[in-house]
Amino acid sequence: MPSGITIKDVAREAGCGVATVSRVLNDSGPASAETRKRVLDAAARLKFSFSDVGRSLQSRQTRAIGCLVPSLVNPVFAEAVQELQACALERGFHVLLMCSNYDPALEAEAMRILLAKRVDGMILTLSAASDCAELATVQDRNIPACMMYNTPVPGVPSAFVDNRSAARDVAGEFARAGHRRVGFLALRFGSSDRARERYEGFLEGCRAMGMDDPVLVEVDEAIRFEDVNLQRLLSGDRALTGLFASNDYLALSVISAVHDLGLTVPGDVSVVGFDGIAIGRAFRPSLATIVTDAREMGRIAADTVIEMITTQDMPVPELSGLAYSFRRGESLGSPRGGRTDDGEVAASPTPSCHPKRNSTVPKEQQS
Amino acid sequence: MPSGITIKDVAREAGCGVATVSRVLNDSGPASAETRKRVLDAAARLKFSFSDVGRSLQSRQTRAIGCLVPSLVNPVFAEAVQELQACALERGFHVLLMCSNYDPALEAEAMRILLAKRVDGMILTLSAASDCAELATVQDRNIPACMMYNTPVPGVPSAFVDNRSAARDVAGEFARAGHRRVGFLALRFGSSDRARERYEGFLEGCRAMGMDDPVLVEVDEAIRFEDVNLQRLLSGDRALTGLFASNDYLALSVISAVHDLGLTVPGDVSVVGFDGIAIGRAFRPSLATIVTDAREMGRIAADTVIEMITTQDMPVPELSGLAYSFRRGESLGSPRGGRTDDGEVAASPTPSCHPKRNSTVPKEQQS
DNA sequence: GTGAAAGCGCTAACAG
DNA sequence: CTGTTAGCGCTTTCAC
Repeated sequence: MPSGITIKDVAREAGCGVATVSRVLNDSGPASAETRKRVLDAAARLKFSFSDVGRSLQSRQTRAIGCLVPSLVNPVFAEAVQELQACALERGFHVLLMCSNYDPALEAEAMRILLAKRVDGMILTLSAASDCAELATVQDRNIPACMMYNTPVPGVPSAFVDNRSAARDVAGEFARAGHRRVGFLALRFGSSDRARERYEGFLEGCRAMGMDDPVLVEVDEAIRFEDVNLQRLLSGDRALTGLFASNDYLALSVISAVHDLGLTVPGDVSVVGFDGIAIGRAFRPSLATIVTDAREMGRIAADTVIEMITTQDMPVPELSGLAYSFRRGESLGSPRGGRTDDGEVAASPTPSCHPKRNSTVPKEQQS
Repeated sequence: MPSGITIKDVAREAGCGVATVSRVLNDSGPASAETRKRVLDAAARLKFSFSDVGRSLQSRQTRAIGCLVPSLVNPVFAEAVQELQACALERGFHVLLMCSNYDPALEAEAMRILLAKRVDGMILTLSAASDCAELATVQDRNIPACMMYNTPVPGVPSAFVDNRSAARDVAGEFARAGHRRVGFLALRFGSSDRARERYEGFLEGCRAMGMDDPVLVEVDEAIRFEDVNLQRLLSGDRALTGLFASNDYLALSVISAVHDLGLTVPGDVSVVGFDGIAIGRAFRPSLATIVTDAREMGRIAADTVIEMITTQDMPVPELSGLAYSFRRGESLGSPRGGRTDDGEVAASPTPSCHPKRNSTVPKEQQS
């Protein structure tokens, strides 16, 4: 029973009615200089502060924004959440955070909790927005919501990038570097529509570039790759020369795993990621990736829901896909020469540990 | 006004009183099979779910845990928060998240909001626990709280490691590798008592090992080091041969900055971090660091506050410092030979980009 | 077994 | 100007 002290106590202490206390402390109505002072004093003496619970009940709004993301361990979400939290705070909202850990069951439970908490709005990154029962409820109840990273579904805006298109670009980059047989790596392909979209775009792109269809490699847990026979994929006649990971976090893990195998990136295999997390640039080899702006995602999502919350009967806003760009990085090189059996690299030597800064492609490409 | 539908609507729909609805839906009292069914039906038909706002007002508890951390961008906090969120959820609590961005003013405001929200408990990582006015209020009101990473202050338990002791160990490691002149790097030295403690321990350690007093280098913003004249620190007669960064995130940034200068780690300068974030092991050179268990921090903090919340009049628990260990990594090598002016490294060659896995010191050292 | 009513902390009419 | 009062959605006596 925290802070037992209520507006009533202040009223009694100040020798006035509760309404007066409310008026004074909220500066929401008249009060003589004299009572004003008595109230202020009393409040200070009692260290009183309003309970948002009572307030919320009365006003029927909580000023809370529910936020559901798969994970905070992936820096892309950590950044987005941090930013949206800051934006929300600025506008007088706070954030109820839930992590689904990519688990649809947890995801559903989290949504139900958010609903029960009567959050004023929601910011969500879902595994599969299109078939989330709770999302339907959210729409039913007309609760302002905005997705993040998910491709928008009718009725729910989203801060997103065009995954398919970006993934197609990646195929182009692989092709340009001379790759023909590459793979697509996803953490939980089954429960991430982003991964699926990226795969589909990649497939399209590979075909368009006349490459083989990419091999789909699914992994269950990050960082540990004993279960995936990476070695097998990377050796033999039909060895893959490149891997497109469905996100940077995974890409970095893969590079590490490849190193553990005693192989090199991009010497033995090129790796490209997706997201553009900051650490990827400091990494050696620096990570080639699709750069997205996680903070902007967070900011846009926050601005959008708050806008929806504060303006009555707003039509569902139409957010256009955010800009993204491909960033060259040392992790993408040319495959070892096709016929050259001397084991040496053609266009890209084993990377030095401290080469110059990687360059960035102009950031204007709109999706 | 989300979910306009309330218990009253259900009662009307079911043709009974609200008390009955409450009893049935909460399974908290008797009800004939017949009314039970009517209520259940009505609730389903209306897609009713209780409002936690009303509930909280009535029960005087919110089942919310306020969580305040400096930043989510530092993976060490992201991990801790994710874990504590999961723990909380398991026990029926949810998390209100605030990031202070290492700003004492924001920190204070965040605490005030958490207080107003009437969270049942708090998990905090503060800049300076010892002089946080709001923390005093928390104690006044007897609100269960547990700190994370902060050294405990009287009356508030904390999930922490002994920063001083760990930092002393780091000095030992530098000494063992043959360093004499090293520096300590902190992001916001002035607003992080952790950084200060680590510095103090490091200073002690350096003295104990007969090294020079470490040079204190303060930086204001992560990742960008134009402001710090790293170059100057690393060249000349009195060049530093090693840098101890107050956290891994900073350490990685420094390594990157050093590379940008065209220098190598540990060839030109050794770097040691603090925290043991996962990415540090995959990094090349792998990061030598003090390994702490961020998830355990989160778990312990969550368990502690929840324990305090659920058990009445509990004495303030005495948490002992968590285990930590030093992890060898490629980023710590021997300094270039003192007199050797040929520019080549003595004990540690320029690191290969894909050496074998770094070993870990036994993890038992208790603080 | 069931319903009426009080009250949680607060704000917003509405009287005085 | 200021106090009284009626809810906001819910649980919990307490009669019936």
